[in-house]
Amino acid sequence: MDATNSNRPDDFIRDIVRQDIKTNKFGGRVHTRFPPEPNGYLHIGHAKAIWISFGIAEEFGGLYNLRFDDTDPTKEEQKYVDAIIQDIYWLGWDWGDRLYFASDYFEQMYEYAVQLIKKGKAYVDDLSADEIREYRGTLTEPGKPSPYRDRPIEENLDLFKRMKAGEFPDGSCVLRARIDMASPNMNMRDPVMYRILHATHPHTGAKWCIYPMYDWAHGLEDSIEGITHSLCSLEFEDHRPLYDWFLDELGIYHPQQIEFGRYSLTYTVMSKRILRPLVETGIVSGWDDPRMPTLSGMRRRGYTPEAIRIYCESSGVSRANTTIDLAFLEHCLREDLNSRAPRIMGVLRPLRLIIDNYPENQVEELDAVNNPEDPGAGTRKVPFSKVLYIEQDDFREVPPPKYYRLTPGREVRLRYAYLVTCVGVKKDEKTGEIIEVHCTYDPATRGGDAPDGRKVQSTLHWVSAAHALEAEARLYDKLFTRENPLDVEAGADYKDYLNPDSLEILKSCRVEPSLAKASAGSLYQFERTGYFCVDPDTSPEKLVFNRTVTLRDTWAKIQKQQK
RNA sequence: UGGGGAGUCGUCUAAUGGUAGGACAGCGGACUCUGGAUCCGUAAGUGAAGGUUCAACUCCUUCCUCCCCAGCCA
Repeated sequence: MDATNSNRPDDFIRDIVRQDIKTNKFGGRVHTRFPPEPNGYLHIGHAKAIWISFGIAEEFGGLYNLRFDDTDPTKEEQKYVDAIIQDIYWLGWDWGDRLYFASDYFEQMYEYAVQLIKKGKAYVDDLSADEIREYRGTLTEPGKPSPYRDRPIEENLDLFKRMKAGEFPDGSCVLRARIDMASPNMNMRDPVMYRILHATHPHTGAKWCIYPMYDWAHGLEDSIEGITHSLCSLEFEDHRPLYDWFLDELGIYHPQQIEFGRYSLTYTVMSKRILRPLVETGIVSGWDDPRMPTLSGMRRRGYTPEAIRIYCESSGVSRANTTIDLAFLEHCLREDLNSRAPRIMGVLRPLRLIIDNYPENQVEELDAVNNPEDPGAGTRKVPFSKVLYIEQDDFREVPPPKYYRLTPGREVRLRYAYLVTCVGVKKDEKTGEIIEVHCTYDPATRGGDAPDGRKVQSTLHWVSAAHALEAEARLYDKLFTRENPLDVEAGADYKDYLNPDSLEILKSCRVEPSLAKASAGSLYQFERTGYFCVDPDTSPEKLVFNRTVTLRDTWAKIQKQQK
């Protein structure tokens, strides 16, 4: 069976869920969650994780929650909450009224912690952070118990209450689970449950000064919300015994944690550690720079939610950490854009073409197809006249092998217009640069077909000089030159692998007049060159386009081979 | 050198003891008013060695490689 392109994805998680439904494990329910920490922007890796959790719930007729895992006020901000909501909503998910905040459960978590203390399963530790680290041991040596580990329960209760009351400064003490300092799993060596942080929290303000750690909080959040399958990435596998331990000790509802492999993409990095300096040093224009792997960047670039969904569905789920080829993402993008993007003609690097035998002041309105993949998209009129612009690349005075565009003496088609034959060029006397191409046209070929049935080798796009709109095009390429920018050679830095050509700005493009009212976010295929979308920087005076992705370019491939 | 994971064409992913298949990328071709799209063809893989079996990607043993864990981050 072809699982890759199937409309019904299948993977080990879906197998488990299917089995759980069959055995009535959670009363037949499926309820998942996506738990972002609001400390940064979402990227394409998150989109995949969201697709896994939300998609599975959706497929099995279950529910999914959006929950902010906001347990560290020193890193979290409201602006991230807002941006994350916007991004996930843009992706097309609708969590209904199930928007939750872990911080709304702090009171309940506190009560649970008290229960654990009363069971003798948690204690307040006065050791400093450094001391705790020393006492924890190493990967090969067991840890040793803190001198405060056997504090009487009453004392722990009192101390914990006073921690909450704000009697102690940051870092003075913590609440720890009392498990096993000799466990080969470092996570089980009396993990910290609460630390003191006198900080303002974006959601709870100054209400709390003790904040729960991830391991303590996460299972409780899942339990409180009645999550059935708590899906997360592989690095949390070591934490599952702890997840289970807390829930079992408390004797409360126990969701099942399942881990999947992490996803990365070639030629990009997802890590904030790398991305942040790019933003801060101005190497990119912001978190929404169209070269960024952030969802806001991809949105500005012209990626569609549908393309991202195709990518998620088609790239599979497994327990292996994988690196997906950027070309595959782009393939999914083109697949979506090809079917939906209206075609227009736009010339990126204009070269004047003059039709010597065309009447001086004549203008014809020619019919052009809006989208050959979608007959319902109809046609439009495009003005044609004596002076046109064509692409510089579409003319060669001396053609290289296999070049079959315009060259002296050759006849080509101007798309939807006429067959024209090159009869000469005009060069700048000083530089020798070609500044004009002269052609003659065959009036009998109006619309682009010759009555005698003769064929031409190529069809060029064009715009009428007098009617064209000026536009700026921002051409994007991969941000890094290496498949894995983090795989740095000795003495090198990921910054050495930044692609110097990741952005090229063309300021004097010419596009057909039908684009006059194009609004920000609109997507087009510039025939023969690529998919473009209107950037928010666009204005009535100047259209600004982002190149989303090029068309597959066989000629570029041939040229590459010839070198 | 403690613990936990993962190894199938270059990449992603199927085959759950019975012909190692698909997708992307590559290569070649057909078609075309986008060198687009579409279609066809082609090369390429089970980390290694043993063992069990009529039969092993699948089960067993040993080994190798890669990833994660020593935050009062998530």
